[in-house]
Amino acid sequence: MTAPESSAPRLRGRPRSPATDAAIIEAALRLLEEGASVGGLSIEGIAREAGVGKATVYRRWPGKDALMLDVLRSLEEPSPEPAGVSVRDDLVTILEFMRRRGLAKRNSALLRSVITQMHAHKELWRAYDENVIAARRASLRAVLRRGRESGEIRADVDLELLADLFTGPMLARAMLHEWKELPEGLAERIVDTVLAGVSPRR
Amino acid sequence: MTAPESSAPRLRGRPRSPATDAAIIEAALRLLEEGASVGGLSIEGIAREAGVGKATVYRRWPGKDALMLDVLRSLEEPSPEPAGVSVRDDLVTILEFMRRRGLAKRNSALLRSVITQMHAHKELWRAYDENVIAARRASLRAVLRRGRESGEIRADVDLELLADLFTGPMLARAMLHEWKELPEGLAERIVDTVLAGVSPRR
DNA sequence: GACTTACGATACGAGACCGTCTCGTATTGG
DNA sequence: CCAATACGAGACGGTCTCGTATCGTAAGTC
Repeated sequence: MTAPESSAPRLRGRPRSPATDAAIIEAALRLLEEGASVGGLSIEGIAREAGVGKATVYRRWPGKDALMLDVLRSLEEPSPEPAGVSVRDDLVTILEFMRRRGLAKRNSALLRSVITQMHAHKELWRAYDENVIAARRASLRAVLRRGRESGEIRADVDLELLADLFTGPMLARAMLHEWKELPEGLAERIVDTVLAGVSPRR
Repeated sequence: MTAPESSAPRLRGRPRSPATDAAIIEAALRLLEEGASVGGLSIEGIAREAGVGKATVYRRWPGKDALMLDVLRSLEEPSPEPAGVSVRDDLVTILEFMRRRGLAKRNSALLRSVITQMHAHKELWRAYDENVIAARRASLRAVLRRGRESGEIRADVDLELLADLFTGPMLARAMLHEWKELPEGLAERIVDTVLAGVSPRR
């Protein structure tokens, strides 16, 4: 399942150990867990971590990319089984799955590695955070607070959550889809939809 | 403004060229624009791109991290000037600023570089997308469609946007705050808030 | 038992960057 | 003119990883 053994079952000689296959992939995951970025991983390092010769890795995969592909495949999950009764509950199920997945370190290794790479340059990120994000975040929070006082926004919603509610969709668009696809009216659509809610008004 | 020249204005000898300062930072930004990751940048490469000797770089900054810090500082922006009348319009202003910033390549260089690093491993990302994201996305879309047919969700909202509305906040939480902070009831809170909207029900 | 392949270890040459240093030249103040 | 510093270029020794090759040994098939 992990190594691409394909069609030729030559059964002469010593067979490749499946345990070694697993050890290599495990080692890669372990390194990712520990904060390595995908780009920072080296075959050499993985082999070392796995207690395996480099040649043993190269015997199975032609290069890092192919290996990473199998590492990702090893993370396939049973999927969240969305079947339910109320749409609301189904949505909760899906998001809850996302949340758990985020918490489970070894899963979502790729996305996590991207974020880790961010937090890896701690100083850098802090500077970026202070210079760019914090300012925007503060002004956003001010607007939200004002809206709450003026009655334009419900009082029972956490401001912190509220901020993510508005900025999150934009971020998701930028990250998961192509970066370019931030169409003209997007800001209005997000704001109005979040304000109004998506269940039908009475 | 860019290089930290501090307090000692020794005026003997040839002074450092501010143009060179700028050229180095420009080169770094150019490389980031072209898809290099922060981790992948090398002083050697930056100097080459800038048409500058390595020593000239090391004369100004002690290492890559310090240089990157100044590169970030060079991106500081006038901030979105949120002052407005209606909270709704202010929110649109802020999000619109985010959107434009996302489109302006050279700004948001850091965040962009993180994302670029993702898309850099095209094959890898595609695999990850197909294996992990697409499946979840499909089931999410199915639920949303079902909700729309059953009347639990308004019919006039784009399904694509809807999906981002639900998943975005979770992603924002994971990325911008610390990864661990995905508290227990978050999924329910997001779903219920997006469904109900944040403006007061009548 | 003979043959074949996998294995861990390690050597190898190639190449990228690192950070330091030294050229010869340019540009300033004294 | 002279001393001091900056400049582009690049040599230098060092580290790291690459992908290949070669050991002697282990583990299977015929």
